[in-house]
Amino acid sequence: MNAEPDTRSRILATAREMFHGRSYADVGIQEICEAARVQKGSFYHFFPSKRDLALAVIDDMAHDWAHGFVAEAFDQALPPVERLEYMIDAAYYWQKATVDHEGRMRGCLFGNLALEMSTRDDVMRAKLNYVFDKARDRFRATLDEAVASGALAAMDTEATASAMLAYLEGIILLAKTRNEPEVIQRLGPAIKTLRIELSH
Amino acid sequence: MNAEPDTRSRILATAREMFHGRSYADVGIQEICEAARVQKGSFYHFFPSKRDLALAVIDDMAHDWAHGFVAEAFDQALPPVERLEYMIDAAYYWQKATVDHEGRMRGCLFGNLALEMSTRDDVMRAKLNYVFDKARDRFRATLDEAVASGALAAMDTEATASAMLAYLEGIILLAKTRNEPEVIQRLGPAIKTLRIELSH
DNA sequence: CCTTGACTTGACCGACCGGTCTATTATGAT
DNA sequence: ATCATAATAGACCGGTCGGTCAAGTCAAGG
Repeated sequence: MNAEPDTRSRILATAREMFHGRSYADVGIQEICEAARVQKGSFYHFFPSKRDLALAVIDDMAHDWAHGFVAEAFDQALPPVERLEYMIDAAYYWQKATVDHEGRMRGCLFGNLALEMSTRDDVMRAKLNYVFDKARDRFRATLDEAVASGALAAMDTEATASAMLAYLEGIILLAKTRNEPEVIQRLGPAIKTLRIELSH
Repeated sequence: MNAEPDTRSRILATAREMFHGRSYADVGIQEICEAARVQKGSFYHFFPSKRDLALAVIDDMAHDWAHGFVAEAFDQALPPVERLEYMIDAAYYWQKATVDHEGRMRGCLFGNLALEMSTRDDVMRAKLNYVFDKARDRFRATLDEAVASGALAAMDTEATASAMLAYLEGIILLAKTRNEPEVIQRLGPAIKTLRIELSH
C-alpha cells in the first residue's frame, strides 16, 4: 500500500484547507491538484466535478468536527452552562492557532461556504443547513438538560439554540473581519445571555 | 445630458446588485458591462480594476445604508429599545422583499464580502471593518442613551453593541442559508437579551 | 498467461478571466 | 474654429478556468 494517504483523501484534505483559507471560487482544480501532487485525470476519477468535491469536503469537515472538539465540548460531564463556555473557548483557540500559524483567521468553513454558495447551489445550501441543524441540536440538548435540572428557567430551547448558533457564527464573522480571534473571547461569553421565551 | 444615469453610476449600481446576489469572484467584469450596457473601455476609464470597483461598491452601499433605513431605525424619537426592534424588522422586510422578488435571500453585502475577501485583501477587509465599526457605534449610542435614561441597567455598551452587530450578522447568515427571512423575525428580538457587563 | 478494471498520466478543449490598447467621438474652454 | 480632454468603442492579450480523453500502468483473479 501507499506510504502516504490515499489519493482521494489527499485531494479531500488539500481542498478542505484551501477552501477554508480562501473560498470556493478562488481555488482552482489545477491548484488543488498541484498541492495534492495529483494529476487532473486522477482528480476526475474520484470526483465528477469541483462542486462534488466541495460537497464531499463539507461532509468530511462535518464528520471531523462532530467527532472532534464539538463532541468534547458537548458530551462530557460538565454542567450544561459550562459546555457553552467550552465551545467558545475551543472556537477561540482553534482560530488563534491558525492566526499564529498563517497570519489569517479563516473563520468557519460552513459559514464561509454558506454565504458564498447559498444563492447559487441549493444542494450545497441544503447540506450546509443540515450541518447547522446538527449544531443547533447540540445546543438544544444542552439547554434542555439545563432547564430540566433547574439550572436555567424554562424557555424555547430550540429557538434559543438557533440564536446561540447564529451568535457563534456572527462573532466568528466579526472576528475574521478584524482578523482578531480575541473578538471571540471577548464577545463569546455573552452567548449565555441569549434567551427566547416560549411563545405558548 | 443623459436620459439614463451616469455610466459610472450605472456600473456601480449593477455591480452592487450582482455582487450582493452572487459573490465577488463569481461575477465577471464582462458580465457587469453587459448588464450595465457599457463597454469594457468605458469600464476601465472609470475603475482601474475589479477590486477598485468592489471598494467603490462597499462605499456606495455603506452610504445608502447609513442614510437609508439605518438612519430611520436609529435616529428617531423612538425609545432606544424599540430602535433595536425597528432594526430587526427593517432587516426582515428588506430580505423578504428580495426573496419575493427573486426567490433568493441575498443576505448582507458586507457580511458576504467580509467572509469571502477577508483572507485575501486587507484593504477590503479594512473597509468592511470600518463599516462594521460605524454600525456598532449606532448600537452603542442607542445603548448609552438607554442606560442614561435608566431604561437599561449599566453595562459595557461598546462590547454589547459589538455583540448585537455580531448577532444581527449571524441571524442573517442563518436565514440566508435557509433561504427563509422569517428566521430573522423569529430570532431577531432576542438581540435585546444580549448583555456584556462592565469588566470594571 | 491473459484479462479485467481500478487508477494514473498529461495533452488537449473551448470558454472565459481581468486587463490593455488604439482608434474614434463628444464636449467644453478658449 | 481650435484644441485638449473626457468618454466610448471593441478588438485583442496571455493566462486560467472546469472539464475531457486516449493512452497507458499495475495488481488481482482466472
